[in-house]
Amino acid sequence: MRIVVARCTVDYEGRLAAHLPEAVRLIMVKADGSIAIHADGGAYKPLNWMNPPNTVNEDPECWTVTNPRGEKLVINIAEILSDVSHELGGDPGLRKDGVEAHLQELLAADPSVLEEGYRLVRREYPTAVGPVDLLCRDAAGAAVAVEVKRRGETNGVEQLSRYLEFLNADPALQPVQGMLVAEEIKPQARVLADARGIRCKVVDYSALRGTKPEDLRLF
Amino acid sequence: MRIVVARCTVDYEGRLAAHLPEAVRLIMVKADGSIAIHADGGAYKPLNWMNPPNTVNEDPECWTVTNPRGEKLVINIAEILSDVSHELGGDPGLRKDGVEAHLQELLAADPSVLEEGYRLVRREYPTAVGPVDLLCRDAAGAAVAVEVKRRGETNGVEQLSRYLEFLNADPALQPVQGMLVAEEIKPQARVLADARGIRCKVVDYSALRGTKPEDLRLF
DNA sequence: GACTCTATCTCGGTA
DNA sequence: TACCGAGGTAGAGTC
Repeated sequence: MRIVVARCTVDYEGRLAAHLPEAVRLIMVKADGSIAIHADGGAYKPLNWMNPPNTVNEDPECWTVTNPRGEKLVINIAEILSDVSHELGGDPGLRKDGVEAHLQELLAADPSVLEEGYRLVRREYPTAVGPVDLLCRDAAGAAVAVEVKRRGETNGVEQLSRYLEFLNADPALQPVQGMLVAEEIKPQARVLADARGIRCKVVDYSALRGTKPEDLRLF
Repeated sequence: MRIVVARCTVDYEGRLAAHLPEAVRLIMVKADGSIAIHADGGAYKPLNWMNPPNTVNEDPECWTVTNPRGEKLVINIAEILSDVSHELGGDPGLRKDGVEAHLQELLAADPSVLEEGYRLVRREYPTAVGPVDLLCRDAAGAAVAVEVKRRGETNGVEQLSRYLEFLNADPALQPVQGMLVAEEIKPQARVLADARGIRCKVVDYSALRGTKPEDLRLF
């Protein structure tokens, strides 16, 4: 990884066009060829960047970075204040716990948590507008489409509505009920779900996880 | 801006839980208090980060970063390889051209690009569920609600559907047609739009811009 | 402050 | 490879 601090202007042409007037900034060049230009603020997002793979043509006063997608970044360097490199080596990577996928896993393993008698038909049940998280049958044998979210928002209701629209066109399934499952459901999502006849179910990830065997835990 | 290169492990507890095994990484501390931990690859996104405002408790071997939202980042430092600071100063900021707003501007200036005979009624036409990008009348005088996107996805179709639902409740307008306009329209969005009776129209920003007067260009 | 929507989103999974 | 959905989305604008 190479870290350059320089007074520079930057121009990007690609998915849009963008320009940075002259100022002192940090230029980060990673081993995989990605380039990011940072100001001293604005959280982790750089002002400008190029994703790999890149080709860099480095003149003393002008770096021209291009990639196969036809994007181009031009850095005009007025003054270099620092230029150092470090060998970082590979990274073992990040391990996450508590995302939607884990919640979906737990619910697929035991859908009766959602309601007594629920049985799983399939995870990621396909429709023309995308896969439903869980397709279940209730105790009476009726189909239920389940959308799993970490946080239930109107988005999730819309998504589930789309699926139901298409699932209910299938004579083998209809009528299909909808159920939005999340650790937390926003009031607006609840109102919309009610209006659409979709049920809401709040679950607790850590509680579910506590009742499950060790092999579903990451750490 | 402070740049530390160190062999470290990192643990985050907050909106989820995440863990990084020991490796050499770059830690970027910005003037606004944001912290980002980078590996030597993976585009511009850091492995782990904390957005401001943060409180940092810096022991030699363990940094504890907390914020008011109850998130916590713990960096255990095994070895510091480099630790430097640079004064960057403020940044004049980025100027962009080619985002959705510009596309909307061009189409508002000449809606006949969408279809022969289209006239603009209003930009950002208000409804109870938010403003429609463009409200037009076609050659026959019928109302058309236009949603403008850079990339047309199912989201955009949902958004337009909501507007149409409310617009069609207005006797002065109904019946209102829907049109999704974008530089690129995804297959799923097309399927959904068809199912809802919404038309799709692909436009080219740079071509439109080329036919427009100078004053709509930023640089 | 909460809500809404855009984004050069990034990233991972999958067909 | 392209498409699709999740994200600790971040960030900007509006109310």
